[in-house]
Amino acid sequence: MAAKRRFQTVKGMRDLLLDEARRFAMVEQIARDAFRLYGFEELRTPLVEDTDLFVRGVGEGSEIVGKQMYTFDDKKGRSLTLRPEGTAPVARAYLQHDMASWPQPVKVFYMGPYFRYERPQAGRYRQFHQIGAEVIGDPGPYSDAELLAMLLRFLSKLLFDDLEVGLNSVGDPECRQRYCQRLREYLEPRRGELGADSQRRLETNPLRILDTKVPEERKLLEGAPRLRDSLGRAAREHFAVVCEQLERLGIAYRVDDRLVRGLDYYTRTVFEISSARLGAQNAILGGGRYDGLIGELGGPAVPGIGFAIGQDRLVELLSGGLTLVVPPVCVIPVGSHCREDALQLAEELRDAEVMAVAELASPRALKAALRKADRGGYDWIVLVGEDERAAGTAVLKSLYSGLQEAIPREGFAAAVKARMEPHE
RNA sequence: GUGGAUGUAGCUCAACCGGUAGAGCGCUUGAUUGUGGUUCAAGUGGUUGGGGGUUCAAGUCCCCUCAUCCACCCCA
Repeated sequence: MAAKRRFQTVKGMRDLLLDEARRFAMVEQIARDAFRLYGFEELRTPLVEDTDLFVRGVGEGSEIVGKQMYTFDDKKGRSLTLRPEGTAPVARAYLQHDMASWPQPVKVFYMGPYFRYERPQAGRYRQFHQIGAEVIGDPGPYSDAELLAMLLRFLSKLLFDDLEVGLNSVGDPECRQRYCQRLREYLEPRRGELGADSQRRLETNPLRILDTKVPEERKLLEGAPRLRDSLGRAAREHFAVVCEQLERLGIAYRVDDRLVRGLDYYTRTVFEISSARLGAQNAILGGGRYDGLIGELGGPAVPGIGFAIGQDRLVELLSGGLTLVVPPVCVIPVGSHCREDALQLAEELRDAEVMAVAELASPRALKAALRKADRGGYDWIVLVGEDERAAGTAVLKSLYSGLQEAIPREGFAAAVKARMEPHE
């Protein structure tokens, strides 16, 4: 009955083709290089974790845990979850491998797919990709600044220089509690002016009201108490040092009082970079400090800070049309019985590090093969037919000049390489 | 989870007021012997996303469903 239906990617997930796949790989390469420059090591964690890790790590009240997790039971009835974010698994690995016994702080980066069950839209997928890094074991503000410096160095390698860092401090849990109290007192009398979502958040998570998009609510918040006025002395000093160091490093940033993050574990420093070129889902990266997370997961009170870059969105900023990259050389047999010569020659070229494609499929007229090579965008073709085989040669032809030359099979690849040089 | 838009060939899109589905691009082949680009010709292409209904007749109207896109929400 459903026999006619063709298979396709499941909702919110996609294939990465051609240019897009190359851009993903390029971004990963640049990230690895940039992060290693700072002494970060790669950490690869499983795609699946114990559901409870996220419930406790990310927070029961968060949207992610509440509605967006891909959770299932395995055959033994264990509740497992496709990882929706990267920090909790890293924290788990830190504890599991007793990294507290390593030289501190532990600095790691990671990249890969993450999963959230949400309604897809521009820049939002159910399988998306993040590149992240974490510094675990240093409470100090200097690490905060260094992490931002690394982030901006990475982004500048991708030729983004017009991006601005939004920075804020959400303080320690006590500061936040104090502030939420004040915010409630301010908003409660004006409750009617808030939308349904914000009214609900008044109970669950008043901080989240700060980053509302509703114009009337934003207006209302202009007269609200400021988060920074509720910060305790330690948090305030920490934030001041972060700002000062960023200035010394020449990093432009904007303190954004309304910047709060969605995950429950953040403390003190939080930051975000977004792009106006991206539509509604415009955050390309977010991060912050999480001094309570490791403790929450049953470990010692070890502080941490990290970020996650939305790789899909980053690549979107780099995107143009899709193109096929074609090697410079196409080896064409003249007549199907010369296919073994073509195969042989192509391998010799590759031995010499010359990218080459051999036309090994069922035989076609030479004319058609040439047309195909030309349309395909090859710079050079190599021809082998009966005559060449008999003479112990192969023909190298430039599709630019149209000139061609019979080259002895002996030392063929080196000779081809030498003739290609002037074109590069 | 809520709302809006859109589904026709591999891709981009046509098809009037309901009347038996088209173009361009692509791909394949050919235009005399083993030589490309331009050109010309031919070929390949579709259960009009799927299902139901109205009608003599549905790509077109109605209902359901699925998918995609966009926004809310949330975040990367």
